[in-house]
Amino acid sequence: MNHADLLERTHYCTEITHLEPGTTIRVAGWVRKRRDLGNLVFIDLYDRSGILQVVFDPVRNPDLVVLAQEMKRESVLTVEGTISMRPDEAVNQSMKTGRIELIASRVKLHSTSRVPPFHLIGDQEVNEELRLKYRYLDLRRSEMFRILSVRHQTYQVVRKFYSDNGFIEVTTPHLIRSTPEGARDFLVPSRLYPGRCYALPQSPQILKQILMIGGVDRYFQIVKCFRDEDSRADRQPEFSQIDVEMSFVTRDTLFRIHEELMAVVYREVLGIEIQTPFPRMTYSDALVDYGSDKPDIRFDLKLRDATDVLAGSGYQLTEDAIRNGGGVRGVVYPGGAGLSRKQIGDLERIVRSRGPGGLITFKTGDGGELTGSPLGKHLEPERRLQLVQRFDARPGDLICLAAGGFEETAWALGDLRLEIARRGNMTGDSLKFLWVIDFPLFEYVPQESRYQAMHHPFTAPLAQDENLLDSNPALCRAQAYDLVLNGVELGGGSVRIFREDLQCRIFKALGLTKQEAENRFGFFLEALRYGTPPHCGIAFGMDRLIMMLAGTDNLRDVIAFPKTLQAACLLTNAPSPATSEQMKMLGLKSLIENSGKKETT
RNA sequence: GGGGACGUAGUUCAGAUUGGUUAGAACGUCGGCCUGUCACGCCGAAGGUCGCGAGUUCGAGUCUCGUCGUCCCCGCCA
Repeated sequence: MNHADLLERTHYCTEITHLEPGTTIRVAGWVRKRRDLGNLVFIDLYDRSGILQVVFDPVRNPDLVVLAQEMKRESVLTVEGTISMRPDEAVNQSMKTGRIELIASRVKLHSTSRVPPFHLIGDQEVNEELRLKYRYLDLRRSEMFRILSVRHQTYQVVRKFYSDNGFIEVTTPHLIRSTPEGARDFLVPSRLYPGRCYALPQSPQILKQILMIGGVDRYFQIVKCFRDEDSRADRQPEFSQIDVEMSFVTRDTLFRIHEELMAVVYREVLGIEIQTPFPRMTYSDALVDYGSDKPDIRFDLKLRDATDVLAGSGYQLTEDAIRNGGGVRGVVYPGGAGLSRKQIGDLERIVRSRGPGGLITFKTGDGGELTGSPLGKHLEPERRLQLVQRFDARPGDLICLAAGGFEETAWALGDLRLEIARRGNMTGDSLKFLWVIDFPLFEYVPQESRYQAMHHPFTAPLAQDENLLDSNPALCRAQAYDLVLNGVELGGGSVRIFREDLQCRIFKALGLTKQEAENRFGFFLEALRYGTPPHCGIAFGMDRLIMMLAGTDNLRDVIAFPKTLQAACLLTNAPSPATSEQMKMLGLKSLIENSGKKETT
C-alpha cells in the first residue's frame, strides 16, 4: 500500500520512548535491515537519531507484509503506525528503543537503493577510499552523525561565547592578495586581470589586525583557511580556524577569556568540567623538560641532562658530543629493562630519525646495577650510581640516553618520551591544557642563511628582548603563545606589533630591505601609521578541537567532505583539468601536456 | 622532494617465505522455506581483468621493473 500523502514525520525514530503505547506516529528514514520470518516481517528503520523496529504483521495488515518483503536495504520510507510495547521475551536491552516497536499501518516507499558498496552496520573497518567516494553513505553511519553533531554544537557554543563577550563576527574575503612568508598559497587566476592572481588566505592575519586599526576592538570569525602544503593525519589543505583579535588588553586577559572558552565548550558540548586557569610553561622549559614545544603533561617522564655525569668517561659517542658543544640527555623507560633487542631497536630508530647517532640504553638491575651498554665499561661505580640517581631509575627500568647537540637530543628524546608513554598506556583519560609561552621570535634557516619569523612577522618581541633584535636575533623571544591540550597544539597567537618603527626593525632582522617590505606589506605599513591600538590575537584549529572533543585521531572524520593526503576529493574528483576555454579566458597556458595526472572515474 | 605499508569476489580478509590442477572463508547479494526476529534460522546459487602495464619463466596472485591509487612518517606546514 503506497500512500502518496505520507511524507512528513511526527517524530525521529528513537525520540518516542516517552510516548504512550497506542499512540499513532509517523517516522521517516532508511531501511537498515530486514528480518523476514515468512509472514511476519521486521524492519529496522533508521534516521539520524537511531534505530526503531517496525513490525509488519500479517494478521493486522497482510498487504503491507508483501510490500515489506520486497523492501531493499537503504530504501527510503515514511511509516505511519502505532507504538506498541514488545512482548517481554522480545525486549532488546541493547537498543534505545528496545522495549517498544512500531506496528505499521501505512507506508510510503519514497525511493529504493542500489546495494551499498560497503557495510553500513557493524564494526567492520571499511577502506577509507571507499568511504570518501561514497561519503553520503558513510555519513549515514551513526558515528559520523555523532561527530557532525559535536561539530555543530561546538560552532554554536563558540559563536555564543564570543558574542556574549562583546566580540563581533566579521567576514573577511577569501580572494585576497598573496603575502609571502609562511605556507605556499593556493592561487586563483584573475579573468579581469590576466596574468594576475588572488590568493586564498592562509589565515586572515593582516585583515584582522586591520580590523583592530579600524576600531572593531573585539573580532572573531570561524573561517576557512587554505595552505598548499602536504597533508598529514591531522592536517588538511583546507581547514577551519576560530580566528580572534582584540585591542587594549593584555596577554593575560586573552588567556583568561580563552580558558573560559575551553571550559564553556567542554561543559556545553560534553558536559565535562575542566579546571582553569591553565598552567603556563616557557618554550625553553618545554624543550628542556619535555623535548617538545607542545608537551603532553598527562604523564611525567621528564628529560634529564647527564652531561656532567658522563663527561670524561672516555666513551667516544658521548665524548664527541660533549666536545662539540652538545651533551648527553636521557629519559627513563619505567619497567623497560625487559625489552627485547628488537624493541630497543625500534626505540633507537625514533631517536636516530631526529639526528642523534644512536641510543644508549642501560637496564637497571635489582641492586641498582647497570647493564646493557658498552658505555657501562667506561664508568666507575661512583658514576653509575650518579646516573641511576639522576634518572631516579628503579630496578627494572631502562635508562635511554642520546648524545648530541641540545636541540636534536631534546626533540629526539621528546619523541621517545611520547613513544614510551604510548606503549605504557600512561596517558589516562585526563585533559591537560597548557599555555606554552615566550617562543623564540625567529628561527634560523641555514639553507638560506637568514632568519625567519617563527610565528609570523607581526609578532612583538618581549619588551626586555627588544635590544637583541639587532645584536642577537636568535636569542630574542616573542610575545607568542600556543594553547596545548594533551600534547596537541590547539591554537596559537601573539601580541602584535603596533608601532611602525618596530615593525620595520623586524623586517630588517628578517633580511627584508625597506623596498621589499614596502612591496610586500606596503598597505599594512601604511595602515600602522594611522593610529594603531595595542592588540593581540589567537587562532584555534577548529577541526583539531573537534577531533579532541569527538575522540577521534583522524582529522578527515570531523570534516564532512575531506580531501585525501594527495589533496584530492574522491567524491567529486577534484581537482579536475581546466578546459582550454577556461584557460584562455584567464590568460593561462599549461606547461603540462595533459594537464597533469589522469582524472580517475 | 624522500622513506615505509597496503591494493585478491560487492565488503572484510586468507592464499605470496616454497612460482605449478579448478584462487578460498565470512559477511553481503540472488532464489526457495520460515509468525517474535533483532548478527534471525535452514536449503540452494551466482559472484574474480588477483589495481594497471611491461618483463623473467614452459608456467606469475606469488619473482623483477614501471605506473596509478589510498594510508603513515620525514622534509614542509609564518
